Amino acid sequence: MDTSYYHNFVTLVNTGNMTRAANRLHLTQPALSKQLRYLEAEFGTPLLHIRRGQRGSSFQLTEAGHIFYEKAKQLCAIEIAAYSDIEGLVHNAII
Amino acid sequence: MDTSYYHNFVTLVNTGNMTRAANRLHLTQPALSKQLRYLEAEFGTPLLHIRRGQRGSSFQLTEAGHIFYEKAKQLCAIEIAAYSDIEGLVHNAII
DNA sequence: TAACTTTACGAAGATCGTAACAATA
DNA sequence: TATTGTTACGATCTTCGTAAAGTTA
Repeated sequence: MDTSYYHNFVTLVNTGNMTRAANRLHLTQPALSKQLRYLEAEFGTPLLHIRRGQRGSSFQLTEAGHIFYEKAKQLCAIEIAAYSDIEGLVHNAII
Repeated sequence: MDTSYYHNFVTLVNTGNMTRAANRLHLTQPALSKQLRYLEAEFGTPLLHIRRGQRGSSFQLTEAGHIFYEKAKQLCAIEIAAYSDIEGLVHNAII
């Protein structure tokens, strides 16, 4: 599992719309949609209930989706901390 | 970055030897070696100092390596929790 | 029917394993 | 020189984007 999938899911939930999320992530909708379907297959359960219509679309997090969303945020935070902590170390060493 | 890279780095450090770690992970040494080099390139600094010789090899974690090791363990723990929490949810729903 | 998601499929890129090479106590 | 790690390179697999089809208020 690529960590970008966690990050992209968080962005998707925060954005509330797959098309706009894909634009923000510099991805196409099909790519992001496939990532979501991959996650749901990997975890064995739906994460979102998506409703489409003429006036736009919306979705609700399933119970599993809520859990995954929280875990994904934690995982992304740790990865970001890894980068920044190590970068801070390297930077200080140079000075 | 695939989360398996974090997991494999943790196993590498815990094993203390690239060949044995690769065997445990059902990977070849070259594949694991490339993963380490990828991580070092990605984070911009060496993570291990490896010493080779006739009687085997050993390595020391660099300072950045120590930080990465701790973060990698945390990240893996969160991913494992995501799987188990969601699986527990699905399992309970079935009952 | 408008707005959006999903599926199909070909192409580009990533990553593995095998084999050969390099390094060091 | 024995025991590792590293490079080179071809093959396989993955995942993206484009285009077409499907879905629903």
